[in-house]
Parts: sequence; C-alpha cells; structure tokens
Amino acid sequence: MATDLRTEFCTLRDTYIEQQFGRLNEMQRRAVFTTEGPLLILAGAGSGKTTVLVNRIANLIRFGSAHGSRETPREVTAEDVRALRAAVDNKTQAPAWLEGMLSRSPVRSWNIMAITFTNKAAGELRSRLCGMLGEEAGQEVFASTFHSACVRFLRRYAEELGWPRSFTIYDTDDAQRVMKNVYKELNVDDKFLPVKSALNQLGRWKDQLVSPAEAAQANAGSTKGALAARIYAQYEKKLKDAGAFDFDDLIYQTVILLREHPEVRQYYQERYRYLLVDEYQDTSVAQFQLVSLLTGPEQNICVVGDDDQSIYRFRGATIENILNFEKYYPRARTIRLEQNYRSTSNILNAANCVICHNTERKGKELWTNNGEGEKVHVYRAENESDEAMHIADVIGQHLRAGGHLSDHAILYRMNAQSAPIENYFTRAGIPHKIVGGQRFNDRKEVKDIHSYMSIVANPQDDVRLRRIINEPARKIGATTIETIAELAAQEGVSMLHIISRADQYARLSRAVMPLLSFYQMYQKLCDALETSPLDLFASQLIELTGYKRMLEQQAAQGHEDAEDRLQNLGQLVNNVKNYCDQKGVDATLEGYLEEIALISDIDSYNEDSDQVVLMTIHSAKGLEFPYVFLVGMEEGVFPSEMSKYSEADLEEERRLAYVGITRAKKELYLSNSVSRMLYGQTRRNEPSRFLREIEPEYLEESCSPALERASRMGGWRQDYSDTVPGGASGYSGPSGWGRTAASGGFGAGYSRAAYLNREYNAGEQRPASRGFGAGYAARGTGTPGASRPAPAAPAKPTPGSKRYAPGDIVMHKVFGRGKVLRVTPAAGDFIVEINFEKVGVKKTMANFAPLTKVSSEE
DNA sequence: CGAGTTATCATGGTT
DNA sequence: TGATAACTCG
Repeated sequence: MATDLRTEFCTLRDTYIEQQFGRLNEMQRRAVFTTEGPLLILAGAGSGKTTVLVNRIANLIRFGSAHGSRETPREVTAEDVRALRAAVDNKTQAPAWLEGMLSRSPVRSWNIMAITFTNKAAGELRSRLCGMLGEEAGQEVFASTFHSACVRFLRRYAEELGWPRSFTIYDTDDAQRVMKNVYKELNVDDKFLPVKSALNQLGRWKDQLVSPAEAAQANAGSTKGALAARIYAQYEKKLKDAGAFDFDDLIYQTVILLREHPEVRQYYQERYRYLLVDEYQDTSVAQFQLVSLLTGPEQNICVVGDDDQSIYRFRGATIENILNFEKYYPRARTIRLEQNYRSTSNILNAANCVICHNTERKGKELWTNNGEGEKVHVYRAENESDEAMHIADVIGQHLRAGGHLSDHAILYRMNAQSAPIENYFTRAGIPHKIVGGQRFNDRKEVKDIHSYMSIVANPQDDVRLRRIINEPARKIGATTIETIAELAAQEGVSMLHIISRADQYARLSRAVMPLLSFYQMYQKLCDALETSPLDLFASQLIELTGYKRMLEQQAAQGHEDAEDRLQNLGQLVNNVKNYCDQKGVDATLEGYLEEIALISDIDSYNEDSDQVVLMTIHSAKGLEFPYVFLVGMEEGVFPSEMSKYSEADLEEERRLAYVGITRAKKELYLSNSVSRMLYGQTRRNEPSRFLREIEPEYLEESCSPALERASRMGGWRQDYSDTVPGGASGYSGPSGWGRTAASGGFGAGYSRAAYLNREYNAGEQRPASRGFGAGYAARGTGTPGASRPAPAAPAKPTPGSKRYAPGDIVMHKVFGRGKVLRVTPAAGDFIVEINFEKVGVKKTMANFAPLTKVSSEE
C-alpha cells in the first residue's frame, strides 16, 4: 500500500514539476531540466535566455538535481498525495510544507554560482530569483560578474599571492600612469612603442595567461616583443609593489591562485557545485580557464551564449570558447533556443539577412510568432543634425500617439556620435540620458578624491599618491616627487613611508615642510576614517585635503567649472552615503572603492525615468526597447574605418550590427548621413554595407527633403543602390522647401526617397503631420534652394517670428501644443518655459527648438 | 614652483 | 572637435 502511495506521489511530483515550468517552450524546458553535466545553451537574441537561467536555478533549488529523481520521500501519506494532486489539478503552487517534500537530491542556493559580464545582468538575475524563490534563497545564490567574483576570491586569498588584503583596483587611467613610470625607468621611447599598444599587448598576454617570463621567452626574437616583455615584467612588479591589480590581473591572478593552490580550488569547487556562465561567447582564454578551474569533477557547468553576438573579440574574447565547448567537454549537451519573443518578423528577418553574411558561425536561425510589424525604416540624412532632427520627429510622433520617451533608444557605434544628437535634444528640450562616455567617476575631481581614499585604504599605492600629492598645490613639485620615488625604490618601501620621514633625508631638505604637513594631513584622514562613518569621512576628506577650499577659491575667481566640480563632489558624498545605506554595517572603505572601480555606467542605467536613452551598441547588449534608432549606418563609421582591412574585424562589426538590430521590439529605424562631421572635419560616407545586406522587402526608405529635391533635379546621384535609378517619377509630394502645414508639413517631408523610385502613398504617410511642421513654414525659409534650417545652425532670425511672451500658445514639433509660461534671456537666445498640454512643463531654447507661435496672448 | 600658453593627440567598443 | 600633454614665462 505504502509503495503505491509512493509511486503515485512520484508520478504526481513529475507532473507537478513539469507544470511549474509549463510556460516555457520545449527547448527552454529541456534546458531547465538538464541539470547535470556540461550544458551549452545556444540562445539567440530575445529567446528568453535570462528566463531560462532563472528557471534553471529555481528548478535546482526547489526540486533538486534530476539525478535524484528516483529517490522518493521516506514516508508518504494519503494526505500528501491528495494535496499534491490538488495542486496539479488546480494548477496552483503547492503549499510550503509540501514543496519541502518535493526536492529530490537537495541543492542549496549557495551551491550555485552564476557569472555574468555586467553588474546589471547579475542584479537582474538576483532580483528575478528573489521574486521566484523568495528574498532569502534568492540572495544566497552567488550571482556576480567575473570581475567581482575574482575580487571576492582575491580579498580572501590575496596574501597567498603576495598582495595586501586591502589591494587597490587600477582602472585604465591608473594603468597608463604606471606604464609611463615604467617607460621612464626603462628608458623606453614612447614613439617606438606607444604606451597604449604596450598596454594592449599586456592585456592580451594576461587574457591568454602568458606570464612575463613566458612572454620574454616567446618574444626573444623580436626587438619590440622582447621590449614589451621587459615592460610587462616591470609593470607587474610595480603593481605588486603598489598592492594593486588592474582589470586583467583580477582574472589572471585568480587563475594563478586557483591553479597553484589546490586547497583553495577544492574549497570553491565543493562550495559551488553548479556553475552558470552567461554571455559565454564573450569569455577570454583566462576566463575560460577560471571557469574550468571552478568546475568540479561533476562538471555541472552550464554556459549560455550566442556566437552571433560575440562583440568583444577586441578585448580578448575568443569565440572558440563557445565553438569548442563540445570538444572540451565531450559529455556536453547542446540546446538551441531559436524562438524569438522580442521582435517583429520584419526586424528579425533584417537581422538574419545581415548575420547570414558571416562565415564563422555555428548556424542558427531565429524565428518568431510575433506579427510582421512595420518595415524597418531607413532614413538618409543630409548631415548629422538632420539625422538628429529626424529622430526627434519620429519620437514626437510616437509621443503624441501616446508613447513614452523611455520606449526609445538611440544606439551608435562610438561614443563620439552622441554629441550632435545630445546637442539637438538639449536644445529642443527633449529629455534624454546618455549612458557611457565620460563617466562620473572618471572626472578629475572625483578621481582625485577617490585617490585620497585609496591611499588611506592602501598606503602602498604610489600611483594614486602621485596623483594627488600636489593637488591642491602644496609646493611639492616634480623633482621632489622623483626624488621620493628613487628613495623609495632604494629602500624598497612605499613613497608614503619616505614622506613620513622626510626630515631624515638631506635630498629632501627643501621640501621638508610641505612633505611633513602632507603626512600630518594624511594621518588626520586616517583618524577620520577610524572615528566617523564613511559618508562623513568622505566629506571630511574633501575639507581636510584642502580640495574644497581650492575649488571655492577658484569659484570665487569666476572659474565656471569650479562650481560644477564642487557639486560633483557633493554628489560623490551622496554616493558614499547611498553605499552606506545600502550596505549598512558591512560598509567599508575598501568595499566602496571596489564598487566604484567595477561598476559601469550601464549598471546604474535605470529605465524608470521617462527619458530617451542614448548609448553605444555595446552597452545595449542584453537590453531591449520598443523603438530603436541605429544611427550612423555608414561605411567608415559602422563598420568602422579600422575594421575594413580585416575580414575577422568586419565579421565582428556585423555581429555588432546584429546585436543592434535585435534590440528592437516594435520598430527599427536605421539612418545614415551624406556628410558627417567627425573628429573636426566633414566627411562624406557611403551608406553602410549592412544596409545593402538587408533584403529590400523588409525595408522602407526615405531621405531628407533637401536630398530628395536634389535628386529630383538630377543633380544628386547616389552610388548607394545602382539597381535603382534616380529621378522621381512616382513621387509628387509637396514641392520645394516652403512646405506649409496644409501641404502635409512634416510627415510628407519624410516621404520615401525619390532616389529609390518608390511610390509614395499618402495614405501610408507617417502619422501626426497635421499641424506640425508648421514650425518650419513659419521659420520663413521659403526660399527655394536654401538648405533646411538645422537646429545647430539656426536660420537667421526672422524679425518678430521668434519672440515669445507669456501667455502665447505655441506648437512644438515634438511636444505638441503648449502655453508659454516664462521667457528668460540667455546667451543671445531665450529660454522659453512652456506648459505643454500633453507632456507638462519643459524648457526650450527659442532659436533652436522647433517652435511656432499659434496665437498671441489674448 | 605655478600659471598660462601652445602643441599635439586621438577619437572602436568595456570590466 | 575636444581634451590633455608639453612648453614657456614670471
């Protein structure tokens, strides 16, 4: 009898478990249930990869390893069976007491380690796990980035390797400073081997786990190679002396740690019985080695990746890791996730078209049940501000149709491209946010303060010390600093140690006073750390170092930046406070410094605020947006100039294009520009080859009115598509530039490109032209042949037309109708504050914003 | 030593 | 184009 109950229970249990993951598709479910042994999940873009990861972890924790599936609970009562059957029949979750009986061989949440590339991804994983398993179990799963995980291991075992426990993490800027010192010491000419390429080479070596000795051996033959190897050795020595790791070292040294300390390795292998690695296509040799060292004898290693989305080859990622996974782990199983839940089929087809042109692929074709959706829009602009304006127009249309700013993302190849867009958006008053580029923590004043903090945490850190020893000016000049460095090298101690005994050295006699008072200040900082909470320590530090006074003086002298810098430091203190609030009693100086070293901009990107977001395609990996604008689709920009000589680089660019395209859910807008100002000079670029690679049936093309006109007059022919003749046989839109609202205004302006000779259907025109674009008519550039007024170079002000007064009703191209609240003169222009009917109060610049007066104050 | 000037430089993407 | 390094002068 008891046996029957047990059998019944087990059958029901299997059904129940199946049911718990019933919302997944078959492949996803298979991935979730394959808990043991090596597993490769090839997950296409938008195929629910994170969902699979989360569910797989949840399955492990709730129901244990599938290997235990033959095990049955020792005692099963009729009551248990009844309850389980009820849960199955009603498709509900079993009560907690019953859930407890369902686990086969138990896996605890802290037995699981999930590694991602960004903190954001790790955080998302963690929060979804918390949602599914409850706060406690969710937090116990070790979800972390490669770098944070390594820092965690190294903090524990740094001393085994000869580093202090409170080691510093160097960013690229620090690394460059070290490198410059190395060059000086070794008398290396920067012209012969640029610092940047040396750092690059070192990075490659570390990514490939090549030690300085090995590098020297392998490169004895070449002058440059041998030199680089010498530099490598010296650089590593300097970092070790300073008690610091750079980003690459974090991985490299952790591999050394695990490789050379079996007991450490065993400890982690036993602790983390189940490993999951996300974005596996972006792992380097070193990261692969790290993962293999962590993988225990059971080989419960699950990697998720997409070879088509490998876009970090340039920094050492080897796609071979994913291509060779099955070779390295012969027992490996491979599961492909090819159903896309994100995009429309037009978008997906466009993506497939592009990626098909790559040869180095595992082969995979995404499909979707989502509808066709709109075609992919392609816009050809005159110049970069026309491109920006077009984007603003489209966003405006969406906004007026009830869309949100935050549904829109503008993606570009390189950060420099954000400037013109940012410019236009700022002037037009469109709320936006730039991710990446110059980061807050990279600002000089912020880095300086962080450097002060670093030397408090780690007195050995000479690089950071050099940075701030004379900032603010303390009469400690370059010669003094070099003398200190020499003395420190002679004695084998840190520079700070020399400074503390400055009076004992004749060579330092001139600078004794400033040096000793610097040291006194340093001690005060250390005291402050001991006696105050961290955030208070930060604000005390800003004062004690004299940094605040320096900025205040500068501000008093009318230095404009000084105010901003003071504010930035205020923000810094805020950030420290936030860190404290978040960590509570666990907040430490080292912890804070670690966080700022490893947290990137994208990590703090928060989709909650209603703003258009601008970022590189690289940053956008893993994200999705309803509307995506991929700008600068031009040869020399995307694909980039530097990639065009190597087929492999071009394939990486193409994968990047694929990543960009597949970020879009509803609509995708590709744009390029005939001329573009880049690095201070105007260039004319051909449209990107990636555009040509997309079958025309998925595209809908248009261009700027000026181009269209030129083309109609036969003066402009593009080599873009030689299969399509120029001319405008089919198109008879509004003539000339002096379009009025009545003639269709904006919407019509963006008709299909005449050069493609496609019919323009009025019925198909983009929405929202009504009433809009009147702004352009009113701008008064009725002159045919005059170029369209771009916001960056505003048309000469037509007398009277740009005057606004409170109470005026105005029309804004993006925000619609509104009433002027206030007009303030500023920098030869006017800030017009307007209360818009749809979007509330916004500030715009009178001369730049696409504004028209509808009626004057009554 | 420090401030101000000029020159040069790079500008592919990121932890 | 913009930012920083190198250089010059007080």
